[in-house]
Amino acid sequence: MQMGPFLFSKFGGVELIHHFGFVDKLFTELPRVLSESTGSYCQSGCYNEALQLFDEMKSSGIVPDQVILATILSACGRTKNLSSGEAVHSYIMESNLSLDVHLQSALISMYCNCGSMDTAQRLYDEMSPKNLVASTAMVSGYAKLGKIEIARNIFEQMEDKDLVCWSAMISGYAESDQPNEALKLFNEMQLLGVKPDEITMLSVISACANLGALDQAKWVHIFVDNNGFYHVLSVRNALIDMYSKCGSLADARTIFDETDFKNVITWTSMITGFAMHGNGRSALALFDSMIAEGVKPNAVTFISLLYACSHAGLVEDGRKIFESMIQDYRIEPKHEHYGCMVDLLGRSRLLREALEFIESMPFAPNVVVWGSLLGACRTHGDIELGELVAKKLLEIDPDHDGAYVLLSNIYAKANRWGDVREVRKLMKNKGLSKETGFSWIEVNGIVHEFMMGDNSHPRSSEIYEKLYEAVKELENAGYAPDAAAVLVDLQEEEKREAVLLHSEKLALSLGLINSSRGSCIRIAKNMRVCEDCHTFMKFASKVFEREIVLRDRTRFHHFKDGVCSCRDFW
DNA sequence: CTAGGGTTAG
Repeated sequence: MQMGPFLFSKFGGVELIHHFGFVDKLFTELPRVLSESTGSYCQSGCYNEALQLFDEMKSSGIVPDQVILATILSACGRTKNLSSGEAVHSYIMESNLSLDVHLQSALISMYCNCGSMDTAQRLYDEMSPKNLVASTAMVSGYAKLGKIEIARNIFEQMEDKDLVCWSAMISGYAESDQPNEALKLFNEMQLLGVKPDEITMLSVISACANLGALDQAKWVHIFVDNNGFYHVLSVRNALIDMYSKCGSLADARTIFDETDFKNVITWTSMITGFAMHGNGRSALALFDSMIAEGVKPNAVTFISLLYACSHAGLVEDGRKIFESMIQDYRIEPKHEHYGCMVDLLGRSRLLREALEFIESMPFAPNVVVWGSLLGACRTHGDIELGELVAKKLLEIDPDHDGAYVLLSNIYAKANRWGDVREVRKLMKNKGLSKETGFSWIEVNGIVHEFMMGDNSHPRSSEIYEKLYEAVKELENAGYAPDAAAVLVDLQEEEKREAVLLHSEKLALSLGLINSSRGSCIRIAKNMRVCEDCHTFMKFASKVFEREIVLRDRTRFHHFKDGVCSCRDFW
């Protein structure tokens, strides 16, 4: 019996290990075998089996050592099984085992992964000296709650930082919508001579995807090629997503086509890419190929498909897909799927049907589902239903700022300024504020950010000069500023002015200064693009002979020759 | 052989 359990697990033999306990000859070696079995269960991703084995050990009176316990705790954390984790914790306290650094770290990590940061913090405070593993777990656990500054403080205090803690910090920034910080840290790490691995690269690529800057994306892609990560499937999947989100569907497609062994994430990433760019038919066609290749879709695949239908106005296809998901693929629809369906119906003005759809749900709708319907009420200017939906939404979450903003937009569109003021007053009293909208554009590899009416750019006066000059030219071509897109109560003349100060127009102005006719300008925005800016971009694409690729909160608009790829449906 | 970082959607 020289073949260790690790080898067994490599060949999928975890079941065999299970019966070792009944072989008398091995009885003296049982603890060791069990310990190694637990480890191999964890390595093969069979966390529940590992937990089961731990129970069997306890009932057969075998005292597990620190190695087993640390492994078990890891399994609890990965399965987010807090109650089992707590059981192991009390077991440790009751037995006479000493709490070594491994066990302390494993406990802290388990509590971090289960979301119990308070307990994790208490154990971490008691730990002296702090070790690297525990600190890394804490950095990751804070960062996931959005407390990025606290995570950064712990990170700064760590000595002899290794690859894993750099990766944890980079991933923290990437997931807290601070892609620039993530990329900055990645550069710092390399200057210190720490070599990234594929897991670091996943966070870096994801940061680049969120940033939406194509030059940066190409640089990361070259880095991946030059450092031998290109064959790693998860890295390729992340690259497909990155190129889609940076506006280059063609590059995403190239990587997709060059990937011989595609998994469900590869397919879903590409489907999402088509969906984001409003190419609903291609998304559906790709799904058919995926099924033909025998790859099983998951719940995320269906979210992407429904989203694809929604943004392309494919109502009937969407309905069929929703049914097929339940009937053919036996996937239970969750809130997200219902949200997508409500969005699909709502965008196509089927507001009553969307409401009935919500009422037919087998579980209580959440804020996302109601929020989809409220967004549709805004788009189609349905005040009556909008008021009802906003009320439902605020019953679930009284501090939902989005509900107030959408409701005030609905009133503003109907010129009901008294109601707009009421809603704003309510928001103010509750201490809620509207999220700040901003746009950004990459020029020669540098990302420039703009807020509405922003004067902070060093070339600000030049940018405004160019903007006013551009407005004149566009007006000659038939553009008229749409004051209705301004959702605050101002005089008409002030509104004309206000709508010209929208951040995406400032970004476009800088783009025009730095490009020539026939080139492509790429702009990203953290919110939905307004009607006036959408029209403005259409005119600009024709008059200035630029292709304009604008990424808004959820999708892409490709403006060319005066038309947009969304066919004004967004 | 044990503890820390991870790709698709929302």
